[in-house]
Amino acid sequence: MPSQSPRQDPLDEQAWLDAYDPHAFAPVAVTVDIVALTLRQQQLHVLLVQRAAPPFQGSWALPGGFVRAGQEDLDQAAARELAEETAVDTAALRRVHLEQLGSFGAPARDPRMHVVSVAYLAFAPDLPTPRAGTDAAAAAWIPVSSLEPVAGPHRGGPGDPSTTRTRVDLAFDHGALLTAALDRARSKLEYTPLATAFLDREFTISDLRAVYEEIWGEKLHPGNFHRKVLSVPGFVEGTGRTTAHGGSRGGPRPRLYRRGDARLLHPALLRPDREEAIR
Amino acid sequence: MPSQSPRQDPLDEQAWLDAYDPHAFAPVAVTVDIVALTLRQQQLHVLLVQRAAPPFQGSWALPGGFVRAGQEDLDQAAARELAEETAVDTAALRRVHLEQLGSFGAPARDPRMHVVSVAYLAFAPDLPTPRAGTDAAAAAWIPVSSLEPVAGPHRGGPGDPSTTRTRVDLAFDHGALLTAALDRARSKLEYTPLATAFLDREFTISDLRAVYEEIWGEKLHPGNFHRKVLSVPGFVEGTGRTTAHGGSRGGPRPRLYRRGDARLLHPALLRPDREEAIR
DNA sequence: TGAATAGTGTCTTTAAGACAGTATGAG
DNA sequence: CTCATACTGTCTTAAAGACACTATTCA
Repeated sequence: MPSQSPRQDPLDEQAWLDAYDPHAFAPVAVTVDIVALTLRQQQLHVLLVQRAAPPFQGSWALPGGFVRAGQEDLDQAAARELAEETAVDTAALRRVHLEQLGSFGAPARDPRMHVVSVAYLAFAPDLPTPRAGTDAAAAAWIPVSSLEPVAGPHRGGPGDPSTTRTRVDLAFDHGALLTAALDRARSKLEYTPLATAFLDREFTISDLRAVYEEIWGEKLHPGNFHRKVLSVPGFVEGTGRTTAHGGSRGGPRPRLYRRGDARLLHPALLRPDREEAIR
Repeated sequence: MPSQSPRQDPLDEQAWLDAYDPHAFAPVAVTVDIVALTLRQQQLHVLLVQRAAPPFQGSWALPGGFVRAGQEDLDQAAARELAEETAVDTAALRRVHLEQLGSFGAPARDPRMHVVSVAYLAFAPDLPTPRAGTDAAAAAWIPVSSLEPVAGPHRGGPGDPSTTRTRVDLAFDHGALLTAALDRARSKLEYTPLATAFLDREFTISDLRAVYEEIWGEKLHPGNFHRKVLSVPGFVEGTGRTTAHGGSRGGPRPRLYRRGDARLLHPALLRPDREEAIR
């Protein structure tokens, strides 16, 4: 990377560092924004905040905020912002899967200045209703179905224009971030056991199947899914117990499972259809 | 994201924006750094520059530089930096695959100030030897084998400590960026046709196999690989022609292929072994 | 001619999917 | 009792891998 003023005296690096002025560059701000997904009543929801201040005052936006310079790395900033804008305490946060999604840095994506946003993706079990943070008029879990284009989840990859706009427009380019997050989430379910991150510590195979069905947006074959999940080493491990009662519409009491120790699924649980390669 | 001073007059957004001072925040700088990979004489090489100025003066580092505030998005910045630090003209750049890898933002990764680096991954066909850019004493394609830990490519994922350090230490945290890039490259070969990005426009199946073997670090079965590549729809398309001569050690003249129009491989070309799930 | 390579055929094993069948428990 | 559900069994098909074989070209 270029230095502020190249070709300094090579022996006097410390003096050079002392004289370095961090304000000399045209500033680019760095934020983290979090796409936190959860399932409530079998429906996929995303955590949104209503902006209390300009720009986009009153609009819904992803929770996030500026990285504290010199104080935290990006993962820490994302965890901090997620905790600040939700009623999530540190204990509950440990149950949340948080991973970096990608960075977005179009010069005009924020009208104030050039802001690079490092987007994070979070998978959470059903969490309490959030309270509004310091800069939000409100914070809520919003059904993704009220934001996604009618096209539905199968159609189109990241480049498909039909999936790049949301129905209820979010602030900034947060609609694009959400689209990217959903794409990533759908494909993460294929080759990782992260579907379990949406569930309580103990769950049934049907619970797990419901996660896949909701996020992929299609029904799966119960019998084949059941066998497949149990055949992948390390995906789930049995507890030896069952639920106290059968389902609301009858049936035997399903067995309870915990997440196994696999971090990747082998073989993967590939999505059906996808009519051959997406070109 | 939080605003500079929340709870402004909601009706006067434009005035608020005019009064906005981009220098008010503790500054975080944003750079792009590029892990450009190519094959030279069947060996994987990475583009490195030797730093002409502090910090890390004299060390090898990934090419990169500061994002020009307000002037370019991240992809453009990466393409610009790659072009600046190589002898690559715009025409050749179109043959290079460039994708975002991820962002790195530990507060102390740069001694000057808090710098968030957006890392990019580039796959290039054999390009000319680069010239040194403005801030580099030298620029060169360096064999990845001289930087990677002895462990070899199979062992360990991103979290394995044996792969997180490089033998020849790079400046900043660029060793970690390289490790992440190699992981990404290895897995991208599985489910995308990007191996072709390392080859000329026309290539043989053996050329393609050599890409996989070098990047995955293991020999593949020639017959099965051949059939597999031809069976994946849209991976390659025949030209109807063959090379002018057979191999240096004999054999029939292999047929020539071009890249097909698939953007994902279905079914994927999974890496062998990987002894079940990586836990 | 000998050796290495391109390309194809075939067999085995594994996995995915379609479908059927049995047992369980709620209403 | 009825019906949805939890699971299991079985068959078909697709794909991966092991292996063998032929044809072609360079040395």
